[in-house]
Amino acid sequence: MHHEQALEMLRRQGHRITPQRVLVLSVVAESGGHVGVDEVYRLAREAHQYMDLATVYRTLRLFRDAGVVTEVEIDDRLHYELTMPGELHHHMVCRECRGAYNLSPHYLEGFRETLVREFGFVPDIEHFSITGVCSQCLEQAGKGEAQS
Amino acid sequence: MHHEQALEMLRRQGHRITPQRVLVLSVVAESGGHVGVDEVYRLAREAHQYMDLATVYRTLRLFRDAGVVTEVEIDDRLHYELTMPGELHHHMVCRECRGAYNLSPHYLEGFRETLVREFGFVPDIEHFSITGVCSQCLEQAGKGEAQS
DNA sequence: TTCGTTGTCGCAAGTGCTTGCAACAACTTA
DNA sequence: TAAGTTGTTGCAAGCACTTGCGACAACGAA
Repeated sequence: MHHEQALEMLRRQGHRITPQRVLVLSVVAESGGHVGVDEVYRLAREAHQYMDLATVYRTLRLFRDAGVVTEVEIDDRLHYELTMPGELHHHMVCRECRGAYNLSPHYLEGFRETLVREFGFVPDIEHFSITGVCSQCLEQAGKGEAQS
Repeated sequence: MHHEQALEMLRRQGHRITPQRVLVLSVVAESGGHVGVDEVYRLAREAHQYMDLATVYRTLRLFRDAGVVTEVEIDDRLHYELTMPGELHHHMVCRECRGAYNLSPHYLEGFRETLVREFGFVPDIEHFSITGVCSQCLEQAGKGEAQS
């Protein structure tokens, strides 16, 4: 998704296009991966002196609700990335190295269907992420504790 | 799990048994279901004037790490319940009515195995909980919006 | 282009939870 | 049972994030 498309989406949903929103959007877009809120704030502030932290939080949440960005919780802190339509994915977050790995929705479909069928419970899996330990960290932990 | 067992578990793990810990434990035990931190604080404070909120948080976290209580996140706030060995379960939390429904670990095993097999990623599912909408709230929402 | 409406912003206070630190008390050891 | 060690507590400050509010500015209407 490009800036123009995202701005058009916001406009169509009745939101106003402000310099702050354009700025936050470009910061997230240019970062490439998952950006933390504080980093968005820092970068945005460099370009727009009066950028407020509350505005960053509000803007990112608006973007999330509008479907423009995707929210990922890493280590209890919120991170954001541009939503790529058609490339929806979830995240596996390693609690050791804090790395976030993409997970295809395919792996959650079965689980989701089971909950709906068995309990009539419709889980929110759009922003699903699960914590754990990645293979690399497991391997390193194995080496370190091999003799202990 | 009874108070005595839980206290013995803590003692065996090298933790000291303080009046505050006994108090927090009994508050959680007597509540029956999932108690919020503020409720634990309020009830504990009635019995022990100098109970501090920070102590409640630290104590509940200690209990969780010691396996004495289970932590459930409901609406971005932490709740706790006594851990019942042999009755381990996860939670489905309804974002409409804030209700928490138990979910047998059985429903997560397949998902867990897939992540391990495909990615070598070992997810933390001990305290797994997933947000969504329960069948009752879905039904009510359906009625309300049927004609709109 | 100007005006009016109303969504948005910056600020400051608030919320839920965590943490550093000095005083204190639970348990151990003698 | 008394003293020493060291884990715990209460307090206050801190952190990530949210919210109430008055001033402001984006955008449609005139």
